[in-house]
Amino acid sequence: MRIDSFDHAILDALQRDGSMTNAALAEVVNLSASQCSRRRTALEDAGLIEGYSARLSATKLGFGLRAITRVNLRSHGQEDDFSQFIQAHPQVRSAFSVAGDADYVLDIRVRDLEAFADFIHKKLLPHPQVAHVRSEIVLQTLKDRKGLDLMA
Amino acid sequence: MRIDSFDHAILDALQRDGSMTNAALAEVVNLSASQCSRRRTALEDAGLIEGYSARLSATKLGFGLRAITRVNLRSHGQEDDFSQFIQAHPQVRSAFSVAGDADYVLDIRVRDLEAFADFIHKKLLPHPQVAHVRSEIVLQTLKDRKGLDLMA
DNA sequence: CTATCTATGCGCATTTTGTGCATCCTGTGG
DNA sequence: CCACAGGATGCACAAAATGCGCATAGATAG
Repeated sequence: MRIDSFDHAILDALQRDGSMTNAALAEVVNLSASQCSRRRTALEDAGLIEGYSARLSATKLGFGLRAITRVNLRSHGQEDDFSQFIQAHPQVRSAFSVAGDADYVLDIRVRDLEAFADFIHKKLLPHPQVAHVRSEIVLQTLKDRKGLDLMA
Repeated sequence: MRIDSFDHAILDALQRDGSMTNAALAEVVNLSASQCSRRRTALEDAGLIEGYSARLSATKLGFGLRAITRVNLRSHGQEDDFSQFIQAHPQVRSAFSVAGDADYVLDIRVRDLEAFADFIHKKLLPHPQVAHVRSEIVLQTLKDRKGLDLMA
């Protein structure tokens, strides 16, 4: 599929506000509403738009603590086990296997410090595969772009 | 605002699929469509729903490389300057000031390794405030929950 | 038990969507 | 230079979705 500057603008606009009406989209990108509709479904069908989500307020819902945690595993054969652990625990919002000092980086979201300590000491550290854990607790979010900057 | 189990279910559903119709929502949460509409706008007005976004395919758009980078600053008086730097660079998707080994953690998204090296060596390291940078390059995303797990 | 106040469902007017169709570009071959 | 094919675009309209008024059900307090 070919993406021109119109599609580009549509992607950018919808990323910022996914509830935009085709008419509103039309104003922004200078096309008719119908054409925006067509292009939009094309972008969806092509998989460039994976879907739409409501952004929820983490703080208002009581998820006050966020931490970036690096994990090193003991052996390097049974990662499946650790992966299952991650999937099973909703406190782990995102998880990446990485190249660097650590083996994994986890994005953890919990209610408060107590819940965090609980998770680290009673769940993560006791896991047989886990060798070493280092955390950075988020004090302030300076930037949190949901989605991609298409200009980058 | 009081949030009951209906709101809970609505938030959860909309987080997964923000383009759900009120009728579809109604089926999931066992309410009428009109009531879903009312509750939805209430949740939006209360700020529990911050907005809606289209999720774009990072890979299909050519953002192949992701890295989690920890940054230490030299002094601790002029953070404003570094914050401006972060805001100005779209390669930095998210940025957090943290308590831990590092002062900041950045979530970086770029096209490829070359763009990454470029950013680190030509942009980040030359910044006068930056003392030390350590990166973990993401090999695989094991989990990437957009949004919150309301059960956690 | 009753009065009150909120939550809910139904119906309908308004808005939004998306498709058919005619027109308009764009580039290609004569 | 012109004719033509293919796609992109806008307009119009039918189908769908939204959201508000209104009457009722359910909960709560006295």
